[in-house]
Amino acid sequence: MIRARSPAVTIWDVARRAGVSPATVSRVLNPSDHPVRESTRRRVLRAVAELGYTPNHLARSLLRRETAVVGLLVPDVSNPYYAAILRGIEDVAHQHGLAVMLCNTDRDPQKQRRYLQTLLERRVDGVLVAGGTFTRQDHRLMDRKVPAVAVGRHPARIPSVRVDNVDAARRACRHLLELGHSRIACLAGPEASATARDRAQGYRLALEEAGVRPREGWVVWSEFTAQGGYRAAQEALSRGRVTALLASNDQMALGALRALAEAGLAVPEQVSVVGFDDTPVAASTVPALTTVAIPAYEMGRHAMELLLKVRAGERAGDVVLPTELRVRESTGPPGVVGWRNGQSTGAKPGRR
Amino acid sequence: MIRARSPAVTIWDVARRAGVSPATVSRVLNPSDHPVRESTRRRVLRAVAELGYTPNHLARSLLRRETAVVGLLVPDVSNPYYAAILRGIEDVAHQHGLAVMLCNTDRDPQKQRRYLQTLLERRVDGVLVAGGTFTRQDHRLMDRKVPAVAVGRHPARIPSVRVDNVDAARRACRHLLELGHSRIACLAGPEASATARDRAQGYRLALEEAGVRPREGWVVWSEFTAQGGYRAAQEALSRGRVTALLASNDQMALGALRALAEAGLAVPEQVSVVGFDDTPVAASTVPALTTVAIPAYEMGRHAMELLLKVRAGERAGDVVLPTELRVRESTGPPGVVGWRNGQSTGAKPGRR
DNA sequence: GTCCGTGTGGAAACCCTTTTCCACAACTCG
DNA sequence: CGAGTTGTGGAAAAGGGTTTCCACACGGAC
Repeated sequence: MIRARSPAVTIWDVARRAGVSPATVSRVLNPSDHPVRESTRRRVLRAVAELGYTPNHLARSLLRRETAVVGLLVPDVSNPYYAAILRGIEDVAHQHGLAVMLCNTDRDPQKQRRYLQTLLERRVDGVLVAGGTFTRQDHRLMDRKVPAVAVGRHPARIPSVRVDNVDAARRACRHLLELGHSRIACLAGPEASATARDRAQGYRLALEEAGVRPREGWVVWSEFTAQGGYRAAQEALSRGRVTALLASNDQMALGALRALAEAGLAVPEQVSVVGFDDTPVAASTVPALTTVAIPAYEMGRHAMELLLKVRAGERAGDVVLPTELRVRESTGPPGVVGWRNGQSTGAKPGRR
Repeated sequence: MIRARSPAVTIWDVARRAGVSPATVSRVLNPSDHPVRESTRRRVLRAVAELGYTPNHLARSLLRRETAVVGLLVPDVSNPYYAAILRGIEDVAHQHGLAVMLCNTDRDPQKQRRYLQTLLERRVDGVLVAGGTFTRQDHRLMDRKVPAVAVGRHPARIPSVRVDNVDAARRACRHLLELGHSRIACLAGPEASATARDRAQGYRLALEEAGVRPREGWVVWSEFTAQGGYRAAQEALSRGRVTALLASNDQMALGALRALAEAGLAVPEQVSVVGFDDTPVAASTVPALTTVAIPAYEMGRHAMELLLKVRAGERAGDVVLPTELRVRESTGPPGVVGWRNGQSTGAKPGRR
């Protein structure tokens, strides 16, 4: 026997006060096809209000075997890309009365497994995985135990919402080629990241299609951060003359912009820069960044909707969302040299 | 009676397989002072492994009357400031075995109340409120029902973790004054935001202390976004000559930078700009932004720690964290004209 | 031989709801 | 007038654990 720690008011208290049974209270409080007399209903409702009764969702979950909670695994919410995905997920979840539990994995497989374990113990109705990788252990843990959906990745056996990164990068690179560039470097993310690899692959494809033989060392692997972009740009610049930089990420592009400024190279007059993701900052830099928009928020929404379908037992196929190249001010034709330091005029190419 | 939907394995299954009672299984699985024979313990553990048993946290929560979940109300996670707070909260929560439930209120009082209601129904162990305002209703809802901590705000009767925005803005403004500026405009956030008002107040105080009479129209209220900063800067510029802009926000500062570039004004040679928050982007813009660092991540950590204390019944006072002015490249003495377009040299003032 | 402490395990109550089944009254219908 | 319906409400069984008592077997002390 356990003594009450706090005088929590339960459905019994309401029942007693209204002079009915808990069953009736329950029937009044949630949709039920069992009829309840109008006068009784009112008595119950009054008792609820007077007592300030708050139903205990835990007990309901235990009985119904569903918690109306979904877990989300992300490497790091402070990354704006994942924050946008999270926002999309939460919006849809909230519409359907579901709550979202957040887990930051830091791409640490062990941390991820522990989180997965807790989510399972808490009997979440589904798991969303954005970024990071799935170990065999993780798969075993979840198999048949909880519906899952991947966002931005496509692991085996798990439905996913993603984007065609190869194609997106190819189109971005093609944009540079069409402007007349041929000496294009790729500031790629970490080689361990599938996203970074895909984007680098798209870059290579575009070059190949245009009959440009990619020079050794034009692909520089680095971090997905401004620092990483800064270092990668310096590295690329040191390896011979280039007229355009294709970054894997807006943050990297930002770092590249900085490296170019320090090297005294004008953007886009001497060097063009393309980013990736179209984070809010991209539109506000000087010059404004040409970038490939990845619909992170929409990906989040679709992922949650997909999860709902999977949970409902419907057949649900993968979703591939379109990307869009947003041409702004950081790209233009190569070799318009002589304009030192980008004194901007209306005649600036590549501008709207 | 309810039929099982899925063949969930329970503590009874484990008990049967190990030839013991559920009580013993429970004692093996969680810390208990009740002794269990070593051989029995091993039998139980083996049964657990063979059956792939996952304890049901819901049942435990129901009994123990604590869920090990905390709820977080934020206006919008995709705002990097709140994302950083969230990250801090989640890190500490995870260390203590707590999960975090996220709620985006969009500063909508009704949405906020509904979220609060669900959190209460789910019997969260605590609620963290970052940003947004607390209505009387909200207070009544939570009073004595769940421990709460506010982050970045200080509502009545709720312990909080925050920063002295008045002082921070005052110091930032003083920096400009010391550089020799006197024609300083304040690009403030929305007047409805207490944070924006505090920062504007600090600006006024600094001016007053320096004996500068603030000109009518030097405080421009706008949105906390790049767009808002852009418009506010244009507005300020149109109202007569100014040599420095104090923005309420890095995003606003970014917008201001853009407006200045379009007006052909060099930063910092002709106009200095100061931001607020020190979001990651601030260090990567060209020129790099002088800004007041707000320790959002640390605020999150402290808030969660404070909540743990409150929950444990300890006396816990408010926490006020220090801010720090980070001087970078966007500020310098006024009127050093002739240096067009910031060809950077080591002699540039205000640089490290 | 009785008494008592110790080590080990089980029985059962309890957490708070939801959801069958029943029960019973009041009608309707043949 | 007996037999079905309908409308309305209660009793009780889960759901899956944790914890408080008990119970029982030993071993040692007296």
